[in-house]
Amino acid sequence: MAPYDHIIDRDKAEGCPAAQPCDHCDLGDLAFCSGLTQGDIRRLSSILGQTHLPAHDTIFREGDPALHLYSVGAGTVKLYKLLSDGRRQITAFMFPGDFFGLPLGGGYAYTAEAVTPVTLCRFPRRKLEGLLEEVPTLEKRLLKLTIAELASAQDQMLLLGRKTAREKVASFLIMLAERCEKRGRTGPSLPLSMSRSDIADYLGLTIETVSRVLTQFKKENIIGLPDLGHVVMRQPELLRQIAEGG
Amino acid sequence: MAPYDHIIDRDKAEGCPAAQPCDHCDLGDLAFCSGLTQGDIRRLSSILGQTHLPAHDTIFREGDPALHLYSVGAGTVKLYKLLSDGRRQITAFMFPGDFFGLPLGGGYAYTAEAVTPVTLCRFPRRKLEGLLEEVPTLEKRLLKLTIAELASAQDQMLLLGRKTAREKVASFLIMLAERCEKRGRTGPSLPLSMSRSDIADYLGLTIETVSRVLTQFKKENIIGLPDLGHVVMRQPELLRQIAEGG
DNA sequence: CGTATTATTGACCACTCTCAAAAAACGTGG
DNA sequence: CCACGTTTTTTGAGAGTGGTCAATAATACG
Repeated sequence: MAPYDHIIDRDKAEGCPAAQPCDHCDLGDLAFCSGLTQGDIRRLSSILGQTHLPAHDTIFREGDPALHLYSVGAGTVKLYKLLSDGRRQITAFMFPGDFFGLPLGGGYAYTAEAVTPVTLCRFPRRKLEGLLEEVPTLEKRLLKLTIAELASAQDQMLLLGRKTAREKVASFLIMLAERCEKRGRTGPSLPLSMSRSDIADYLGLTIETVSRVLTQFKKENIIGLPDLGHVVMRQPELLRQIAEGG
Repeated sequence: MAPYDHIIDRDKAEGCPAAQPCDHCDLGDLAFCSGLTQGDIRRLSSILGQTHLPAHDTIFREGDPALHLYSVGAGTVKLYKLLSDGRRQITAFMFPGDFFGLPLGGGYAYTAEAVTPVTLCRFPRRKLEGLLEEVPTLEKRLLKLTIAELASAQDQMLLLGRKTAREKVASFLIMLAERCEKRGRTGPSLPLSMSRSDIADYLGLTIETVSRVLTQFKKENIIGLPDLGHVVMRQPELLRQIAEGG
């Protein structure tokens, strides 16, 4: 209910050392502030606050006045929309380096919730908007990230509207693997930080169907499921083929 | 195959008169160039070309190098993605004032096709990017429109993943009515410019299901279908209720 | 270690899809 | 303007994918 308890305010932060683009996270090119000059990063640092939240905490709700923008430092966040009767659609999982919280007409268009314990960079919206005026590179980066977000939303529409349950689950696993790779974590074993219920609400399926498809993949030796928190990619190429409707 | 035959190059246009924001279209606040100063509009005009295309012409294809951005002056455009076996998902219909063609890494992320005969403003990407440097208002508007586009993509994900056929069709009709209203066309009769097949591919349904739901709505006196190109909203409130899952 | 939560598995069902045919709308040329 | 063929839409019957409901198993947690 009070998700801002853990905020460490960095309003008086002293900026970043030379090696890392920003000392708040070690994400390299993935970071929100990637590509900025030292000076610009310093200015960005001067307005941000860092937050730590436990799993399942709500960061903001759909319709709340959009006072902050966020970027993920560590952990996983889910964004979702609800129908009045409780049906839920998760529109995106956010991983380290992703940003979220762009408002539509002053309010958030979706609810954001921590899937795992998370570290967030929190930018006051007004201050960030002021900074955008002065740092055009930052606005460019924001636009670029928003375009990328839009493109992946379009991919997800194709998935939701036209793929079978099998194809949906395969696509999800491929997406997870790619996101993991991008963060430098290679190897066949992937952490599966979200529940079956979250996967189902992301893919437009029920938890039963997700479970059935996963065990089917396991029986076909396409994946391994050592425990609830991990997937082992045994035949990633086959999985990719299934995902594309082969 | 050669969709650029109709281009009227405006590279030597002389700018806009005072009354209209831009003399290429009469869209008022809806227009892409809305909110710009006369001088900025003149600069924008100097790089744009105007295109007229007949219905069913392809504007660009997924994967094509993104050389231009477009904004709709008149008519309807559909954006879609395909699976290898031909399954199609229409991610958006674009109406007057909407812009499209933002590239992801140099190429278009989707195919764009004229639904009706259309008038388009065409902005060379390189020149527009140059202009963005000089006109920060333009970049702001681009970001704002992209955020709005992302928000409606998220609505569509909720629709595709969690709504029933009845709710989907109702939502679609409500969306059409709202888009029509925004353009100043009020009244219960709406033009239905797209085919059943397009509606189906937009809603993640088959044409048969779309047809069945529409006739069902007609039997329940929620809508009227005077001809294939029009819908009459008889009980818009009931329709809205159905759309939200009531 | 016991309880609550989450995931799996099974049986059954329904919504939507598929396939097929009829009807309507459209386009074309005489 | 009408007859013709083509395309699109509607309607129908049947089937299948994924959903619902329920029970069991596994996991997490105090």
